[in-house]
This record gives sequence, C-alpha cells and structure tokens, in this order.
Amino acid sequence: MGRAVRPRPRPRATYHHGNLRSALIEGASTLLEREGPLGVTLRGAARQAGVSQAAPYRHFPNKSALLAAVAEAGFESLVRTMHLAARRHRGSPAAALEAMAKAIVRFAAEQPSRYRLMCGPAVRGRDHPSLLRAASAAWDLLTTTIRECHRAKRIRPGDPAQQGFVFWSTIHGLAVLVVDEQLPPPVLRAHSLEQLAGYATTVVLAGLAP
Amino acid sequence: MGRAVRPRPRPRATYHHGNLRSALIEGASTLLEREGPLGVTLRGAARQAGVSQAAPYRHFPNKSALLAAVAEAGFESLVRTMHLAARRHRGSPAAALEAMAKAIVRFAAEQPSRYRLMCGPAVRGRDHPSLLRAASAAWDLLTTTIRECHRAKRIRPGDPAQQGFVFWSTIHGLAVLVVDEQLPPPVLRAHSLEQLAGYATTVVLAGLAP
DNA sequence: ACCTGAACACCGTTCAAGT
DNA sequence: ACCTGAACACCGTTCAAGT
Repeated sequence: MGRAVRPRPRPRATYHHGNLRSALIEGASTLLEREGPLGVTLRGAARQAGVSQAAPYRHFPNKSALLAAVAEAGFESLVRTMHLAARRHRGSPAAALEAMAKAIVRFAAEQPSRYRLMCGPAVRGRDHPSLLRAASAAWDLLTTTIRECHRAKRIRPGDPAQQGFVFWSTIHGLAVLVVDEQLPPPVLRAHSLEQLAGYATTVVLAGLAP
Repeated sequence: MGRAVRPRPRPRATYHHGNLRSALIEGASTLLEREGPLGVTLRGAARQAGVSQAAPYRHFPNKSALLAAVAEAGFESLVRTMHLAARRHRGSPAAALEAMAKAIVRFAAEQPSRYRLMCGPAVRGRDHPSLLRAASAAWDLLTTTIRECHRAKRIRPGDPAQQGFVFWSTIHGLAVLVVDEQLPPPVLRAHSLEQLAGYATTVVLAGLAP
C-alpha cells in the first residue's frame, strides 16, 4: 500500500514524565466544556490524554477524585476572578462587593458546567480537603470585604460570617438559577445578568445598612 | 427440601393495569432517597417495580423523562408545603414570606437528593414542559405574596418579578448551600437552618422596605 | 397494548502482566 | 515506578419476539 497517509494517534507529548496527572485534569475539563457534566468520563479523560483506561488509577484513587481536582482548579480560577474584580474598587468595599457579585454570575454564565461541577453532588467537599480549602478562599475574600464595609460604615455592625452568608446565598442562588436555566423568561428579557446581580447586591446591602 | 422459606420477589400488585408509570416514579424516588442522585437508575427503578429492564420504555422515552416526572412531583410537593406555611399567616404577607423561606430550606434539608434533582442538570426544564409548569407554580406563589406585601406597605413599589427573584435567589441559594453541604461549619454551629432562613428573609425584606 | 430476553456500546474499577 | 490488556459488573437503549 506504499506510504498511505494514515491518521496517527495524537502525539503523546512527554507523559511517563510525571505530568499525566495534569493532562488528565485538562482532558476532563475539555470534556466538561464540550459534553456537559454528564459527559465527563474517566475513560474519556484517559483517551484525551492518549493513555489507557486504567492509567488514571496511578494518579487518582477514583473518578470522584479527578472531578474534585477539576473543581478545585475551578475555585482557584473563581477566586482569582473575584480578586481582580474587587481590586479595581480599593477604596469602596461596597462597590467591590457589587463587582464580585457580577464577576461570580458572569463566571457561572460563561462556564455553567464547571460551576455546576464545583458545587454539585459529583464531588463531596468532605471527602476532598484540598477542594474545601479552595472553596473557603472564596468565603474568606467575601468576609474580608464585609469587614471593610463595617469600617466604612456601609454595613451595620454584626457577625461578618452571618452577614456574608446572606450575601453569598443571594449571589450563589442567582448563579445557580442562571446555570440551571431556571430564571423566568420575563425576568431575563427585562434585565441583563449584570443588572440582576447589581440589583441583588443593592437590595442585600440596603438590608444590611447601618 | 420440603417447604423451605425462600424469599419471594415482591408481590407484583396489579401492574399490567396501567399503573406501571406511577410505580416507576415511586421506584425512582425510593432509589433517590436511598442511594442519592447518582444511584437513580432506569434499570433499578424497573427492578423496584418488579418489571423487566426494557419495560420503562413503554412509559417514558428515556431516563431523563422519568427523572423529570420525579422532579415534577417534587415541585408539587414543595408548592404544597409553601402553601401550608403561608396559610397560617393570612393577614401578614411578610410573615408568610418568612414562613415560606423556612419551609423551602426545611424541604431541602430533609430531602437533599430530591431538591438537587429538581434543580440539577439531570432534567432540563426546557425539554419537559410539565416540569416547567410545576416549577413556575412556586414562582407564582412567591410573586403573589410579594404583591400582597405591596398592598400592606411592607415592600416598596416595584416589579414583583424583579423583587421576587432576589428573594428566591437568596432562599434557593441557602437551600442549595445546605444541600451541597457548603455552609461554613462556624455558621452552622452558631445558628439553626430556620434561624438562617429567618435572618436572610429579614435582610432581604429590609432591603426592599418602602 | 404491554412486556420480556438478548444484544450493543458504553461505564467505573480491578488485577495480572509487561517495561 | 508507571502503564497496558483483559476482565467484571454495571449502565442506557434498541429490537425482535412473545401474550
């Protein structure tokens, strides 16, 4: 048959060198974006990495551990995004809160499957301590900003954790509604997601005003 | 071996009579409570109903349709619970809102898998109109109560849908945090879920005050 | 009209075996 | 130390066949 142009398997890069772990995380993320949360598969991630179906078990005890690693990277990315949003409002913690709210909702709208995975039942934080740590960094950023609002007299005195959880519930709730496409169409038609996030922030801040 | 006491398959009841559909919904709900959202299986629901693995396809086009039916029953139950909670506060719509908030969070805490299924990616409302109708009944109840708050001068004038979505985001967000076990332990230790739901309602109502 | 049995293409996971 | 190949017990779904 001579030198037929036959499709070759993807170049293997340099696995066998210790970076299969991150290649699997990347492969799972690719599947997540392309196929949704239900399309993420251990075998599929292995295929993406150009490796046999049993290879992942050298790096993760089970599927859930791989998903937890993907979720962890998601939280790191989310916290980075929140930081960036807040940084532009250094002197005004209330404005920083609003910017973070919009950033969270934008993050969820742009990568719904990722956001769902980060919060969903596929990974139970209890079983994955490093995922818990990544998630609590978001909480910390939030409560820190709440404390700044105290100092700036934009929020009445009180337990920052308790006040923060109301804020987080509201924004996370909106993000989840967006991700699950559960916002009633009339609301969606009348307002952009940014407007909704801004409005929700305004209401909660007014409710917490001194 | 004489009359050995051998375990018999569950009595078949009277399927073949048109109630296999509801038997499958019940079987799936049983699995949902017992094994969690990831343990719900079409084959398992068929087993629960004492029927072959292919039988469900006479009644549901696919697994997602069965899950949507389970989710639909969940929304009906939730709306009933909300109604009951609100009914005891006929003259005070603000108190009714708070009672509904607590009822929603209690519902989610008591049946986390069910609540997750109702909102999660396993069933996309868009593909299941009757699920959408069941879900929007909850929204309707909420906006109706918001309108009563307008009349009672407990909430400032404004679009009930927009105000309702903030309230719903907050309570749904809290419910989802509970279901996903994402509330920080310090918050949980200091307050009961009822207290958290009450506090969140108070904050949002204050933010929407005239 | 409603259900069964067998089959297909997929999973997650395990385990001996290779280098 | 790291990976492969084959196997096991499960899925969702289809389809001929039974009554």
